[in-house]
Formats: sequence, C-alpha cells, structure tokens
Amino acid sequence: MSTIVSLARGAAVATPRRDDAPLGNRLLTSLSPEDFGLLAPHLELVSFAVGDCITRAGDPIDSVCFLEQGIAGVLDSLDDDRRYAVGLVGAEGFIGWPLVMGDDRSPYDVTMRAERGQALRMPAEALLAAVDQSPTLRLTLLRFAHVFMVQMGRTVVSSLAHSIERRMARWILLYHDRVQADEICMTHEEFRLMLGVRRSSVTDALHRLEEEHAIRAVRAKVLVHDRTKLMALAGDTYGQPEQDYVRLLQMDRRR
Amino acid sequence: MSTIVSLARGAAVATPRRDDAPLGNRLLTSLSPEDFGLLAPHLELVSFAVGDCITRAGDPIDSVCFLEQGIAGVLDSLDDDRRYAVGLVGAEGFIGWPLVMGDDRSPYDVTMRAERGQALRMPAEALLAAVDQSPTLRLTLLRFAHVFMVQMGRTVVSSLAHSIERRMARWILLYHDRVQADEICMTHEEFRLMLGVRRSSVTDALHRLEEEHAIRAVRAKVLVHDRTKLMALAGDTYGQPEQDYVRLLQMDRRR
DNA sequence: CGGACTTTGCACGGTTCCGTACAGCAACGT
DNA sequence: ACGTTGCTGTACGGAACCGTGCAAAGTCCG
Repeated sequence: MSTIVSLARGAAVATPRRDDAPLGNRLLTSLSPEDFGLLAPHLELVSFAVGDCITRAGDPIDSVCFLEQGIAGVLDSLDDDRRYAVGLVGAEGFIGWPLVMGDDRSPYDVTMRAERGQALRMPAEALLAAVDQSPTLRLTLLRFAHVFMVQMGRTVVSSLAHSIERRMARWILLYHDRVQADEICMTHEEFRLMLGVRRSSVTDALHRLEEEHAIRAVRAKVLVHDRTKLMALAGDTYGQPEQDYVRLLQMDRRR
Repeated sequence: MSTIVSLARGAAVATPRRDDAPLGNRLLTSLSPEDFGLLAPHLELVSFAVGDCITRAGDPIDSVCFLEQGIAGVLDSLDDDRRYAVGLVGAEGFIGWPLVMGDDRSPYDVTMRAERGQALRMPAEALLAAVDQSPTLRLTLLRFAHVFMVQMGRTVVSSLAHSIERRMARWILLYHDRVQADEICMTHEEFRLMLGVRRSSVTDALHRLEEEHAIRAVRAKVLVHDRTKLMALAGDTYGQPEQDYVRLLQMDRRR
C-alpha cells in the first residue's frame, strides 16, 4: 500500500506484476499455462479505492482489469444523475468484456465497490492480440461474458417480479459470493443505488431480513448470517448464473 | 404456406433455401460474400406460428435461426409459471448467440411473437465450424450478441426507473423497429407478459399513450402514430443499443 | 342468427413503494 | 469537550400498482 497510490477516476498508479505473486483472479487461474503466458508479460498490479471509476460509459476501453480483490459494480445510467446496477463483477471475471465482443467502447460505468480493490491490468491491444492467438483463451473470456449476461437477465426478472426485500437478498448473495468474509461493507445509500429504490426502503428491507435472522445489519455493514435463508428469499433469481459459471468454467464454487 | 407447415414446439417443417431467394436478415446481408458463402450451404427456410418455441431454456442449442420475418421474444422464467421478456430479436439478429459465446445451452425461452415468422436455420455444428474459419464472421455475430446485451441492460434500468407507461413506450418502439408496418399485433395479455405487470395496467397505460396521440389501440393491435412522442416517453432507455448496432454493424437504420 | 370464446374496459379495496422531512446516533477531527 | 459530518431509524400523505372480479364489446363458427 505504500507505493500503490490510488487516484481519482481510477487511474491508479501501477506496479509491474511480480512473477511469483499468487493469483487471485479465477479466470486467470483457470487458464492453461500457455494461455496465461500470453497475458502474463502485460499484467500490472493496480489498486483502487471505493468509488474509483474503472471504466466510464462511452469511453474507449484501453485496458482490461482482472480483479484480484474487491468488487466492481456495473452501472447503467439515465441522462439524469441516477445510475442503476445491472451486475457485479469480482475475482471470478474481468472488466472490459465488450472488447472481446467486438466493441471498443464501454456501455457501462464500472466502479469499485469495496475497499482495497486490486486488479491485474493489461492494455487492450495486448489482450486482443492474445485472444487472436489462442481460441481457448477467447473461449474462457467469452464464457465469462455470457455468464454475466445471464446474470443481467435474472436482474431483469428479479426487478420485475420481486419485492425489495427479495431483491436485496439476491444482491447480498451476489456480493457475498465475491467477497472473502461474511462481512459486507455497504451503506444503505449504496444499496439504494443498486436496487434503484429509496434509501429508507433499504432500511426497512434490511430490518425485515434481520427479523428473519438472515443477516445482521450494523453501521455501514451487513453481516451474512444465514445464507440458506437468503437463497430461499432470492428464489431462482439466484443460482442459475452461478451454476452456469461452474459448468462453463469448470471450477468449484468458492463456498 | 402450403408446403411449409409449422408445428408445435417450433419444430417447423423446413425447405432448402433457394440460392436466388432474397435475404431479409440484416446480419446475413451485412456479411462479406466469403463469409456468407460459409453459411449458405447449410441454411434452410423454416416458418413459425405465433407462440412457437424457437429455443427452450435449458435445452441444448442444436441449431441457430437468422430471422427473416417476425419477432422473437426472449423470455426468462421463474420456477412458477411466470415468464418475463428480457429482450426482442428480429431480422437484425439471430437466435442462438450463446453458441458463439461458448455455451451449448440456451438460458432463455425464445418464442415467436408475430404471425408468419420465417427464419433461415442452420445446424449448430455448421455455424461453429464457420465461425472458427472466419474471424470476421465471428466478429459480426459477437457484435450482435453485445448489442443485445446492451439492450438487456437498458431493460433493467427501464424496469427500475420508469412507470408502466414509459416502459410500454419503449417496448412498442423495440417492436416497431423490427416489424415492417406501423401495425403491431399484440394483445394486452401479451404486453402483460413482456412488462411483467397486470393486464388491466396494460389497458390503462395504452389509454394514456392514446390520449397523448402517440398510438392508436384497437383490438389485438397497436398502431404506431407518433414515433417521436414514444421516444420522448421512453427517454434514454431507448436509443443507445440502436446506435450501437449501427456503429458496430455499419448499417443504416431502417427508419 | 345465435352461442362460444377472446379481448377489452372498468371498478374495488389493499399493498407496496415513493418523496420528503426530521431526529437520533456513531465516528471523527480539533 | 465540542461541533461536524455521515449513517440510520421513523413517520406522513400520496402515488403507482396489485389481485380480483365482472360486464361489455368484438370475433369466430356452426
């Protein structure tokens, strides 16, 4: 943390990646040594603070980020100030997938939603070159994009069919999956943005989840207490993309 | 319609495509002669009736469909009976994009939403083989998938931020873009499914749109009257994916 | 023409969620 | 200690929307 200073707009100062550093990103660890070798020379470690912008909607994508720590919120915005979360990405994926799908611009704002966010970053051209060289690398990256797309679909269904309480249960699960501990650092205000509701609705919904002993809410934090109960509440808007991820990327689930 | 009989479950009887037949699918027409040549030998003409299932959620994708006429609704379903529309695909795209993204199963139900639907169908293996041979073909198909993903993102935002009336304006526009006439054949019940609301809410919203002279609603039909007014209502949940489509697939908009 | 069926219009009370406002409480710097 | 700031709890009336049920109108078919 001494030499890695994070700046505004997510233009974090980067350090070269040390070859012996352990990998936290599950896409990278799932790659064959050959495929990883295509990427490794270009990877550099960057760090982000809460709220840092990783990509901005409409901007050209000049680099991609494989998250190692932290969670990125993928936000779509209306012309007014309001922004809504359409998905979450953590160490199970990467940021910049439109590149692999033939677009050089990001349709979304992507911002860091956790403290001490870290990612391995590489230039867009290097990624495209690597993808052109290795069909298996391309496949892995595309599969992640596909799973993310499925997640977005469930977000649509969830927001159409479910109450705030149920939708909140789902987001907590999505968050929980991507975080190391049972402790989720998020204020009601941040929940409000994700769910697209009023702040006090968040308060109420959290209380109801607390009454059912699914979580424990303390200041600026949510402690996950009963994952099973959360899953029951979220219903089948949670689970499908997660199963697809395991099936397509041949990995074990973290928990 | 004499020899092409549509069956239940979308297993329409197919006829070989005649080489001199004009193409209606905008993805196919945008392909280079070489790329189209990779697909042409495998294309066969199939037709669908309203409600025919083109792909079913969870099933293996054994063929892809380039729509020539009609509109397909992409539906995500909860375990109960309720299904919600996450997007629409017409002659500007194709059905079966998860294949190109490395999944051989469809996460969605896709059903024909217009009468006299027609598509050029080809086997999944043939498509995958063609895509492996031609990077430009792959790029075109991926770009469509990407634009569809952007459309889904806007669906999330629209359902979070907008009233039924505004969301309806958006769906009418999406439908209108993909249909040849200003006449949209759809009952309130079908709207209900797309929007995830109660049937009489559809009635009310249509009345409001009618009062503003944006549309004219008659039995089982909506006549688009003032597209500009619809776009004003839909706000910026309409337009972005459409612009992206033009930008990425280098085509003129139909209207 | 008459009956069956589909589609649409409308009304009722009830619930969820909104916008807004304000007060209590925790964290923090000085 | 004190004020400042950020986070949370709570309350109020109002709007949007729901589930339901039923009647009217259009369409189809014999």
